[in-house]
Amino acid sequence: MEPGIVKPSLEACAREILDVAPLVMRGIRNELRKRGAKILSVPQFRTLGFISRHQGTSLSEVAEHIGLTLPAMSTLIDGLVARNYAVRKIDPDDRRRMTLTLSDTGQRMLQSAREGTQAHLARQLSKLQETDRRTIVAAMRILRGIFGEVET
Amino acid sequence: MEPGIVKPSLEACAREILDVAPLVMRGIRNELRKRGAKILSVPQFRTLGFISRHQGTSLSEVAEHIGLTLPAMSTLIDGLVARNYAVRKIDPDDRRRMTLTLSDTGQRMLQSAREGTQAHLARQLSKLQETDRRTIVAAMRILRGIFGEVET
DNA sequence: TATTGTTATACTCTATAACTATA
DNA sequence: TATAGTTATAGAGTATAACAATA
Repeated sequence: MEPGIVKPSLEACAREILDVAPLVMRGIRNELRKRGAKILSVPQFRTLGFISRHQGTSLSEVAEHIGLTLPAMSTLIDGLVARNYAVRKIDPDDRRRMTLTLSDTGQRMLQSAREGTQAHLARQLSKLQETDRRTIVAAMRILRGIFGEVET
Repeated sequence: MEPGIVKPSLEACAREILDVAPLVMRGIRNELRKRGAKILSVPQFRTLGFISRHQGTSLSEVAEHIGLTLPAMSTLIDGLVARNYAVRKIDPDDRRRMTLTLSDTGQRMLQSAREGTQAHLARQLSKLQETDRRTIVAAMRILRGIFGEVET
């Protein structure tokens, strides 16, 4: 595309990401599924996390930050509400808006899934040298800059 | 879990991966979807790639390497066969076995999806410094060691 | 009996289009 | 009219359980 800019490692880098990202996701997904029996999908997990950090957020905000369309998020939230992990209420100040919070159950579920998955991941990472972990953290930050919004 | 082994950067590292991996996947998925109009999902893309590298492979082999269950892969292949991207034949030497190959259409489709997606990714990565790309490649290799089989 | 696949069933993910309710 | 959500629809992803065919 841009002649002269393309260096060999560019394509190689893209290729590596294309190859490895799915593997990592599969690992995370499987682990999440094992934790306490098919509790949460990855998007549900991330959504609970976001709501937990932003109690009272709206559907649009969650959708925006997680990266789903509104209808997709609406459905996803349906599932969380049905299992009583999240609470969906109409905002009295603007009755079009839905206010989202975690239930106590949801909070516990998130906690447990997060601890389990993160601990499992940490255990795998503990085999690595400190330098390798630093490399990974550095790479994740770079990738976040490219692919991500802040999502805090 | 293992007192004394856990260093601060361990949990941080796990957390980073947990945060960033989904973002990267979303980027890849969206791009793949844009390419030539909703052609291929990520697993389909990966499956075509594997078959391309292993013409005549069996269903079990693909499932194993891509990381899906047999029924899931069977269904996925149904889709590829229906769109004439892949050809599924009974192996005459062992009639239980299904032999998988790419059709010409599939080969072209794979080529185009791969080029498009990889090029797009490469374009995003071209904004980075050489060192950053090196960091990413290094991290991907480390992660592949943890999460992946070879899948060549 | 063991292996290779497929079918049946059941969720979730995710998008687009069309709609409702509120502002 | 513009905004926030929901419903309808549709296809893919994915698992488990039960089954059929072949070795």
